[in-house]
Amino acid sequence: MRYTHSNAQVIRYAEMFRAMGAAPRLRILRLLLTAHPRGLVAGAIQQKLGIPASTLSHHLDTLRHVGLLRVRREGTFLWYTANTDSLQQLMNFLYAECCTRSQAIAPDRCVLVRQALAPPIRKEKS
Amino acid sequence: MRYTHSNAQVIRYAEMFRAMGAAPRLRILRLLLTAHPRGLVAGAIQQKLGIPASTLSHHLDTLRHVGLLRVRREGTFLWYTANTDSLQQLMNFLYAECCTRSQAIAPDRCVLVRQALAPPIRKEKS
DNA sequence: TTCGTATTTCTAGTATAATCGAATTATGCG
DNA sequence: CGCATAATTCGATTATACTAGAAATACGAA
Repeated sequence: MRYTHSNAQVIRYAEMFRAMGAAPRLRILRLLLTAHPRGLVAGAIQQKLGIPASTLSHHLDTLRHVGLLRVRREGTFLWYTANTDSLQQLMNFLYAECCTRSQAIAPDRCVLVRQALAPPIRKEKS
Repeated sequence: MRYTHSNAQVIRYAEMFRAMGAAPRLRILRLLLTAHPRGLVAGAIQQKLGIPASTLSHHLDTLRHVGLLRVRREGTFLWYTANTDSLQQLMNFLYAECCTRSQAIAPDRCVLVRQALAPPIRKEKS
């Protein structure tokens, strides 16, 4: 577990956050996660989200450029998939910054950690 | 545990990602997390990060506007603190999108979940 | 090679964001 | 009040991002 991050790493994660920081791109990422690991061709994403082809292409490029997406060609089709390794790193970065490097958030306040603990924590209200 | 998110929620998380998606602001957030829960006054942040006062003020405003920061006044000083509730929600959103709504990433691939499980997973290489 | 489909790149207009010095506001103290 | 300190807001400049129609490229099939 890493407790601190280099300047270059911080810049890299900032770039990933920026790429996810626009609703159309976050929707693209969400869509590709539900279609994981097969992914989707650009045309299918365009149709599902109603984004003009050229606009979509730029968003896909932005996400791919920061490593959040991968692409492979099959004939005339380009299959886009979420890069789960990068997403995992991003989650771990957030967790490290919030819960280990600082103790701003107690690990057991995170759903992800709570979920891994058995038995599940009971709710106070309905 | 929520398995899906409303349109408004996706927009809100996109805004949070965008706010974190610039290196100066991500550095501010990291700094405030290490100073949590006391936080820091604007001048201390300025000094530590070497950002001109007016520029810093805009970055703080951006982060505060999306709910990632809180501010309280004490005399002439403004104390800024990270809003850990929002960060927690953001982490849970990411986890939900990657690991539960889709099964793109297996929960046990997340450090945060691995860390909660005992005994810790052994490494393959040094 | 010619055609059709998939997708990107080109081009350009518009909008939003980043930056920072100077002026302003907010607060407390004597 | 008059002054000093803290921080913001103003004003202006520059840079970056978003959008999307039109043109170009990539590929496969006939």
